[in-house]
Amino acid sequence: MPLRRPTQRDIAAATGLSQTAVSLVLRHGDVPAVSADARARILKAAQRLGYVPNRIAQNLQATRSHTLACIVPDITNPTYPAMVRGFQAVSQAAGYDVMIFDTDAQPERERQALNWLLQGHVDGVLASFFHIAEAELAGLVRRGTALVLIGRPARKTSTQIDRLYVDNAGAARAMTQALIAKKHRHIAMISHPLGPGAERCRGYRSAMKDAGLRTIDIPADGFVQDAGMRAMAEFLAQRPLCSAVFAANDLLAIGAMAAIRAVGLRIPQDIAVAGFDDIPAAALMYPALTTVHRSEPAMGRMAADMLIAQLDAHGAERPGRSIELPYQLVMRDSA
Amino acid sequence: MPLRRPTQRDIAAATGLSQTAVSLVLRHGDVPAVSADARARILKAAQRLGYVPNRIAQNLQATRSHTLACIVPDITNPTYPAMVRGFQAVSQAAGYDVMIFDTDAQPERERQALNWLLQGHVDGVLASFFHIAEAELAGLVRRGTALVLIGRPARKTSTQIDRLYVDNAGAARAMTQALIAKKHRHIAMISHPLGPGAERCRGYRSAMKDAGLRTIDIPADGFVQDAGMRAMAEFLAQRPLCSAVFAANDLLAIGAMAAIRAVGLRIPQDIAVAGFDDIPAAALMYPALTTVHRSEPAMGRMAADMLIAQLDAHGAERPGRSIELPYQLVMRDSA
DNA sequence: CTGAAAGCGCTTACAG
DNA sequence: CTGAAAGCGCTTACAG
Repeated sequence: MPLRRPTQRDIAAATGLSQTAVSLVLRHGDVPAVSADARARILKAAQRLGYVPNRIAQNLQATRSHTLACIVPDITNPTYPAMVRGFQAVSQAAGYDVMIFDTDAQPERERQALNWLLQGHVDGVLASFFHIAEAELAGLVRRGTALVLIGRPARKTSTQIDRLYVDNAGAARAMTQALIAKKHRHIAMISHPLGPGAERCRGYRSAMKDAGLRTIDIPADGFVQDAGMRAMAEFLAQRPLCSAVFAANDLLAIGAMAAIRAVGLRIPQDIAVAGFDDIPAAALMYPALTTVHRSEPAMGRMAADMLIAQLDAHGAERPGRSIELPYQLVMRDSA
Repeated sequence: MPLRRPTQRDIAAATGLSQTAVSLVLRHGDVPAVSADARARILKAAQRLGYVPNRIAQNLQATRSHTLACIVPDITNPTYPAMVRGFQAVSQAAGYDVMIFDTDAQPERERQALNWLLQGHVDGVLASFFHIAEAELAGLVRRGTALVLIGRPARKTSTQIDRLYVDNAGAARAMTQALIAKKHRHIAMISHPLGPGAERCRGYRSAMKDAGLRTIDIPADGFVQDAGMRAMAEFLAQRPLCSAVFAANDLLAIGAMAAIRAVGLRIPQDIAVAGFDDIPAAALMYPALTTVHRSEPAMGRMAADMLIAQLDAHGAERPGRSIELPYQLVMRDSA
């Protein structure tokens, strides 16, 4: 046992034919340039040696990696695996492998991801960056890497990058208005400034302002459950006037629910809670979490379609499409 | 804008030096074989052209991909992202990229994953297969791919594959005994025959048998929430005698809880529920789910360590280690 | 100090 | 029908 992959040269040596003939047969099967006899011998030897083409070599030759990447801030946030699933389904059906890169929403890890992309590992990438600015992506685009960005609509129409987003501000505004309609007057927002946090806060503020209500900001230091729990606990310790809390995502909301319960308050009677994302756990909480639903799998599928379209166009056209995806308010028992 | 990556040849052309010199400087920096002046010109040109080495070419040359893979049955089951995180942390710190492959627990998708591995994309792989038999992995091992399997202890000590597992049967047995200790006599088990399901059922059966109790099997057609809900609903429709349900994983348990509530029964007063995995949602359910905890991130980290050790040993030693990881029963309110 | 050469494993023109 | 040749972008001996 050679502990080495058999190559076309090995097959050529075994059959006494040229490596060219081996490549031709293995790649194109019944090719007129090789006799039926030679072909049979090649296929038999390939079978016997357990030959599988080295994809890395094929990729180098093709100057394409046949791989797409998905860059996400936190794969343990259930909203992302759902998206990844949809992305993989479409990508793999189209013959692309998928790599997932988790940045932990850290600036240096996002830089690392960007550098990794520049190294040519992938033909295209679906990215959700929290720190990397658009200008930094110019180099990537310039060398022909297909790119779809998640989560922020284009600032200027001039940019050449495809985008996929939900109206975070609009959705947050709608949810805030729904809370106001339920007679809440003291509505706080737990959020984190990064990623979609800013836009969601903006929507909340705009709804509060329109209703003549005062905003109450509860800053969290991340988008995870623990951050929500800590932020809410600290807030509650000040014995504030607050009948509802809107969290910038479901994990924060779930953490906040734990903090509320920990001080003996009831949800929604004492404090109502709403989240954002509609992760699977949201419907299963007690009380079930009111939240904003998006179709993450559809987002992933659409992103893959856009990347493949870009690659099929061979960089010929690069329209910089910005596609807005729908959302729905899901009013459950927590608010 | 060339829509093509700059290569070492481009830098050589720009500086009038040889491609060899460019490679030497870019790879080794201050190398005696190149003059300080030449080196400066090369670095400047590389900077100006935005040169980043093509990792695919480097990998072909090195006959190593510097990539590890994680093959999981369902990335949307929160138990796997937790493991992936630990795996990535160690892998990336050691200079390996990580690819994630989701098989959806389908036989054909697992075959696809195996074939993909054979194509040489990765140096090592952490795999959780439900269908692929060990014998089918021989080819992979023979060509030097490092391998760590999750979830099944070695049948024979002779196999040459590293393994990482928890004592599924023992844990299920312990949980069943805990339910029996709580005076439950009619304990059903919801499970699925694949993956860890069989072992967990075995533990359940052994505990029931020892206690002189009759087993009650509720077959599910997968390890997801919906499957748990359907299976439990169907079971409840028969108005069975049953005071506790043990589910082979948390997603099944959560689905079962929904089905129990749907027919107006209370948890745990009418039917107690226990799960397996301790996904983050388990602690947040109402009532909080009693379950079996494992440290998934530690499992991922350890797997990465084992793969890297195998690769560092250059296939010299391949001990076929089987490492058992600890588990803990987490008794919460649902049982 | 410098560059021509061979090679990683493949593909695809190009001569015979 | 068949094989020698060039090339994908790199690295590393090997001559000068």
